[in-house]
Amino acid sequence: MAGSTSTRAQIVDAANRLFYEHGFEHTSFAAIAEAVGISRGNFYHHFKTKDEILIGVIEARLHSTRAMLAEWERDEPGPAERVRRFVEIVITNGADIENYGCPVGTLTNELAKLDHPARSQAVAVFELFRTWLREQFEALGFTVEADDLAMHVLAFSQGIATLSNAFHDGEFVQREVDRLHGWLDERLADHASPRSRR
Amino acid sequence: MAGSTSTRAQIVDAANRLFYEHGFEHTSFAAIAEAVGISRGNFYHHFKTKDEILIGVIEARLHSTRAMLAEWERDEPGPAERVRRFVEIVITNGADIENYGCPVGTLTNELAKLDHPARSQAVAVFELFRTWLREQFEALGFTVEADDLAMHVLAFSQGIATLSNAFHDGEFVQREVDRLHGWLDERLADHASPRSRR
DNA sequence: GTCTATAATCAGATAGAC
DNA sequence: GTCTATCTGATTATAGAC
Repeated sequence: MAGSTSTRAQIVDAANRLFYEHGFEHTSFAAIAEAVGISRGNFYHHFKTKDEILIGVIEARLHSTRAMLAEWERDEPGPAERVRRFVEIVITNGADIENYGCPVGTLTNELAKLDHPARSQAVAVFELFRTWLREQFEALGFTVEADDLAMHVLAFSQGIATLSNAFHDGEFVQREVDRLHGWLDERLADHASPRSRR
Repeated sequence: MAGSTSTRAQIVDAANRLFYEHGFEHTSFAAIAEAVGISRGNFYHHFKTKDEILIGVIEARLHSTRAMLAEWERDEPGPAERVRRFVEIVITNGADIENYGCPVGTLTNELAKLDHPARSQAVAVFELFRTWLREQFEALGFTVEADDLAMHVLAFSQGIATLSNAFHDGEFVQREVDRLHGWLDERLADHASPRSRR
């Protein structure tokens, strides 16, 4: 059982990486099998179809995302610091994002174009971030605006990721991250003594 | 010759649409041939390889983008209005973007993941927008900041497109577009009487 | 649980008739 | 310039031995 789980986990792990780097459709069973070091035949003992691997990969991403958000909550003292931690992802994962874009955004779009049934599950990873960010803004005292602010931070990050992938420009990423931090400063200041909404 | 050119144009047109809606790799010759109403064999009289069609599609996009930007320059009196016209694309093409994302961003990312030689040509479409936006900001009196502002507008739009595709939320798109217009207002006001940089 | 061998399908690409 | 017929290779998926 332990060996079986391990092989399954290795397959999901390799598929996760390959789906990210080369796309879901372009990644063949042979490539995953080679990465894990097993035969193609053995493969089907663990997953009957390619779609099943995709489901497994998305579930693994949901799991690791939840773990990461929980870690941020432990590490960072307050909600503002947690949002800033999120904003920094595009720098923390800068090299991967330059090469392959955001794993969430790019998979979601690929599945949308394939009209794939797992699309909604890929969107669920986005929803994890969205809800978590909304909760941070709520903890900062925002009520009706919290989801709007969460979506803005999410959208901003996606835009940075897409252009980082297109232009491979680390300075651009840093500038935009600084800009987003500045925007956050203003929202927090506005909320402390509100004058106008943006 | 007229018939030949027409068939070639029809192939590029159909491929352009299908590459956008279903992705480059997922689109088969059979699908393009069916869309145009010709046989697969005839296909190869016009394009020897699938990559050649991709080049043709990207060239068509470069051409139509240049035409669109030129049209905006004719239609809109000043550079500020032109930038706003760009910002509005995510609403003008709202339905397509909800379903398939931004054609430029999604193709660029797909080609990056495929490590495809035509990637740089896909990025050239981005560069067209970037340069054009930069020129508008330069016309508005910005000098060293012009490219930074252009990239910000571009990134913002990409972020909106990605989340529009993920969440299918038209109200979110409108809110973010309003926010970007607001940001532009501030930049223009700041530039007229500068106090701080953002 | 893992392997080799192989079936079934579909893709891109070619040859040659009209 | 367009067609039908076909080739070649890759991919998903299965069968069955160890």
